[in-house]
Parts: sequence; structure tokens; C-alpha cells
Amino acid sequence: MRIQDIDSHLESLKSEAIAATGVNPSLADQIALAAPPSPDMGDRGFPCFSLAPHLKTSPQNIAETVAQHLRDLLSEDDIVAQVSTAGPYVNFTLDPARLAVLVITQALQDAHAFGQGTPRDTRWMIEFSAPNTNKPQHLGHVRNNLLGDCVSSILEFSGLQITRVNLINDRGIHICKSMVAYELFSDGETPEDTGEKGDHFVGRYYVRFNREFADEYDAWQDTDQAEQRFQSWLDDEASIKWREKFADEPTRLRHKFFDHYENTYFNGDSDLGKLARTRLRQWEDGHEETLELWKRMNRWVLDGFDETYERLGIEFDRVYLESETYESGKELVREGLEKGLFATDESGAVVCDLEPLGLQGKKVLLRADGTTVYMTQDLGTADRRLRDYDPDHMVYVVGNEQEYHFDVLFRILAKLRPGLDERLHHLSYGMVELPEGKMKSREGKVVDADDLMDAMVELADEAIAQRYGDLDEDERKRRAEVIGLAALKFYVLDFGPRTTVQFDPQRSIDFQGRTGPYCLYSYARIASLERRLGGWPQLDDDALSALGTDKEMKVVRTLQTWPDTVETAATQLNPGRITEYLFELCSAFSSLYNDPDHRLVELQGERRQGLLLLAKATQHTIAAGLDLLGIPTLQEM
RNA sequence: GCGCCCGUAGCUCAGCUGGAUAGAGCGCCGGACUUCGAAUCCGUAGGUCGCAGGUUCGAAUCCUGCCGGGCGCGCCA
Repeated sequence: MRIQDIDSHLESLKSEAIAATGVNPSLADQIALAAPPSPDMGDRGFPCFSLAPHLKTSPQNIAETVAQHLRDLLSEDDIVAQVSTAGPYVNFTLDPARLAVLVITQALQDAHAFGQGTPRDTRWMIEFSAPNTNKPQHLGHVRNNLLGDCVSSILEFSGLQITRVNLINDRGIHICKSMVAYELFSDGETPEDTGEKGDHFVGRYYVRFNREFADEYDAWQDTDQAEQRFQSWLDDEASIKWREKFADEPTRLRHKFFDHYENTYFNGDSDLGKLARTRLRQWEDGHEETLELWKRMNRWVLDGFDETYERLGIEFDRVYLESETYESGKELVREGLEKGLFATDESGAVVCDLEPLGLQGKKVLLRADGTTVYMTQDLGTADRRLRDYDPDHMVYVVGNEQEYHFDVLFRILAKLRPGLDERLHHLSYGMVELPEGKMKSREGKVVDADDLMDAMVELADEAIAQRYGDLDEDERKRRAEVIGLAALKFYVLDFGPRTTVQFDPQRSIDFQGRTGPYCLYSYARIASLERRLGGWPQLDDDALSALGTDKEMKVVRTLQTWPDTVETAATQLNPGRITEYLFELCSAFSSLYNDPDHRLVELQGERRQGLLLLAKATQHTIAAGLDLLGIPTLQEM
């Protein structure tokens, strides 16, 4: 028998016993097994409320009857040791010794495969990260990277075939802004000259551009031309809402207009805007000098990203560059146009009517001048990936601000390729906010990914130096890197994906309590046990059967739920299930470890052997869980 | 205005395919280091699960309405 068979065994016992009461056997399927509130009530149980109307007696009586039937079904060697009732509930208590043998044997024999799902042919493609090449990555990207990578690992471990892909946004107006600022203000300096990481170097020019543009726009607002624009807006009926709202506050009304008008200004009268747009057009026309600069700056950024990914421990199976794929949607849109799925509007743009898809309005897929929009690109890349890999499922790890975009994307894709929508998933996650509010890339108000990693590692370094002063520097640095990143990863992944994260610098750097370092510590302490007690004993049923105290069984039962935890995490695409589990396992073991009655050095014979085997199984499982989070282990902290 | 998400202990968050006394960490208070690693452990206090209805034997969980917060509804990405 394997762990996974316990529940199905209990299920069939349950069904048989319920059927024996004379009710329709299908009623049993509606009643789920669950863990009782306290372990001393049993391992698994189920309520009998729903049988009452059919048997015309109280749930309590029914529970008694069902329990009696169950007892009749059990044999001497059954893993179920006892069937009890607690009011309307029927509870199974498993034989502790048998359970310990089963769980620990499986954990140690399966080794790295413990908890792994059965391998299947199903192919999943996970897209994550998808950075722009105009600035370095920040905390928001960190969450995306960690979430995407971790979900990939979880799905992989659950038995699916995984392809990790990145889509780098290496073209567009944003990179042109950095380019323009670089041309205007750089004097031709390079990251080598300044000693900066390439993405930071380029990001500096992006921020510079936005600052210069803001100044230009501010100055423009005092011109007669700006005043005219403002006045004609006031005359327009579109502004009625705001005129009413700010009737008594002319300053705020004015502010509202210039806020709203900024983009129009950028695309119209702005000198800097013109420069950026010129670069964009030149880029599309293949202008050599522009392409040259573009390539140079992108290279700097991508080299910087490579370092960041490497430090985070993230690798992709395939990296798509938007510059290579952005036009591939055009053909698809034309195909849809020919099939009559899309239409051309009065201006000449190709649009998709969203009404028949259950949404409102129309979505432009190709501008009148034939250029593409975001949606066109995503249609194209989706189609291309289907041709490249033909995955059964495709997951986009993208922030929840884009939920509408993906809703529309999936519906349009389904129109072009019927049935496709069921294979597409948007893993939507919440934004990361700073204590002082939202992050703003344009203004450089962000928590930079590299700086954050540095800070975490630095703190870990100090913590180690404080504890183990005589450690040589290389070893201290090595551990600090692991511990600092473990803290960061665990902290970020411990939030459910949909939660808007309030980034708390104090708490994120915490190494105590429910944290990555806590799990690493638990692991290292077991490693230390192994050193101290001279290695692990061989598997031995008698030794395992000697286990049975509450603290021991708490660890055994937690190990027992590992396969189920992996499955749940995979189904829900939720790394939080793993962090939660790891903390529970580690604290169950720590509790046992600190208990005077469970001191390995003071125990002898089978008790000691059994506990050691339990410790080993725990250690392996901690490592497996941490591995899914992208956290390597340390033999010593 | 319409759509999606959130509102649970002082703080940050789990729990939300309905089930048995609502959990964790941090913080507070009090204990445990000459003995397996104290980045640990043990214990105490702390909650009208936003509010009001409804469905149900049973609701933090499902439904409706309201209040409060976030996001989206661009020929930006």
C-alpha cells in the first residue's frame, strides 16, 4: 500500500458501510473525507447529516450504525486501527506504527521522487517575466519571475511536461525614449565606462527622458498654445463631467486637463515626443543607424537581465524577442478578415466586434496604416508558440491589471481557433506596493531587483557574522547568498498569487518565524544530527514501528500529506501551498527536536533508529519543497 | 456608469469546490541555552470573519443588497 492508496481505501470502506444502511449508494459519493479538528479524534472522518432525511433518524444514530458496519468490514491487518464516532461524525484512526512504516518507507525509498505526480504526456507552456528592455527589473518583476518559475517547477513535479518561455519586449516607444535620452545626454558613454550593470545604465536614460519630458511639458503648459487647447477642451462636451466636478476648483480642473492631455501632447507637439516617434518609425523602416543604437542598448540591458536571472536561479527553455515576432499577428488578422471574423471600419483599421463574444465595443487589431497593436502581437506570438511547441496548455503569468486584455485575447483566439480558449490560462497576480504607495518606473521610484537581492544578502551576511564570527569570508558569503535569497523567495511566494502585496521591508528581511531561513535552519539541524550521530541507519520496520508519540506522529502525518500538497499546489497554481506546508513540516519537526523526551543522543535502540529515519525523511522532504521554491539547501547555516 | 478582485487578531497574511472549538507569523507578556545548532522551542492574552438580509441540518466560505479599498474598461504595453 502507498500513501495515495489510504484515502481510496477509506473511501471504499465508507461507501460500503453507507450502502449497508440501505440508502442509495450514490449518496456516499457526496460525502467527503476530511481531517478531524484534532488528531486524537482520528486521522480522517466524515459527517452523516445528509443521510438523515433518507433514514429518518438522527445523524448521531446513523453515525453509530455506519461505524458498526465499518468495524465489521475491518480485518486484523487493516491499516485502520479504530473506527469511532463523535456525534454525527464517523472517524477513522489509523494504526500509528503501520502508518509510520508506510510513510517513512515510501519517503525514503522514493527519495527525490517522493510526492512526485505520475508523469504524463500533457505539455504545458508557461510564459513569465516578459520584461521591457528600457529599464532594470524591480520588485514587481521579482514577484513575476519567482511566481512563474515556482509554478513551473510545481507543475513539473506534479508530472507535467513544462516549457518555460520568456517574451522580451525589446521594441516599441519605451526603448526609443531611452535611446533618445542616450543620444542627447550621454556623450557616448558606455556601461563599461561607468562600471554600471547594463540594464541600470539604460534605465538611467529612461528616467532621464521622462524627467526631461516632464520639464518640457510643464513649460509648455504656460504657452498660449496650451491655453488654447485647454479652452477648446472646456468647450467640448466630453469635459462636462470634469467641469461639473471641479466647478469651484479651476486649478484642479486645469490639472485634470493637462493630466489627461499628456499623451496627446507627447504624440503631437512635444519635441522629445517627436524625436522618440521618429526613432520608432526609423526602426520600423530599418534605418541602419537607429538599428545599430537599438542593438547596442538592448545588448546592454539583456546582459544585465542575464545576471539578474542567474542570481535568481531562473532559466528559460525558450526566449522570444518581440522584435522577431511582433509582426506575426498580421497574417492571422488577415486570415480572420478573410473568414469574415473581423471587419474593416470607416478609418480603414481592422477591428473585432466584441459584442458576439459577450463583451462590449470593438477592439482594434490593425491600425489603418497597417501597423500592429499589443493585441495583434499577442495573437501572433500565441499562434507561433502553438506551431513551435503545440502545448496542451499555455499559462501567461501576468499582473491582474491585464485581466481584461487576456479575456479579450483568449476570446479572439478561440474565434480563430475554436476550442483554444480552454487551453489558455492567465495566472493573474496582485501588484506589489511599497509602504509609501505604488511603484513608479517612470520616476525611478521602485525597489530595484538587484538592490533588493544585495540588501537581503548583506543582512544575511551580518546575521552569520554575528553568530559564527570565525567563519572564513568565502564560506560566509556563500551562505549569505543562499540565506538572503531564501528569505526573499519565501517571503514573496508565501503570498497567494492574487493578493496585493504590501511590501514590508522590515518583515521581508526577517529570518525568524515563518521564513525561508527558518526552513533552511531546520534542514541544517538535521544535517548536523547526521554528522553527530554518524550517518543514517538502514530502513527497518521494527524501528519505524517504535514511533508513535504525538510529536512523532505529527511529523509522520505531515509527511503523509506531501503528495497531496503538491497536487493541490499544482491544481491551484499556488506556491503558497508549498510555503505553508514547509513551515508546518519544519515546525512539527522543531517541536519534536526541542522536546526533552525526544533527544536522539539520550535514546537507544529502535526508538533512536526510528527517530533518525523520521529525521532523514523529513530532511529529504524539506529539500524537495525548497527545491520547488528555487531555494537550495545548506548543510550548515 | 459597467466588469473583475479584496475587506478575517494590534500589523502582515492563510483558510473561501460549505461541515466538528476560525489559523499562522510578527508584535505584546511570561518561561527554556554548561548537554543533539536558541535563525529554535514552550506558554498567556488577542477576532461582532466590513455591514444587513437570504439559502442550508450547518456559512469566513454560496446568493442578494449596501459600505470601504484596489484594478480595468486606449488605434499604450
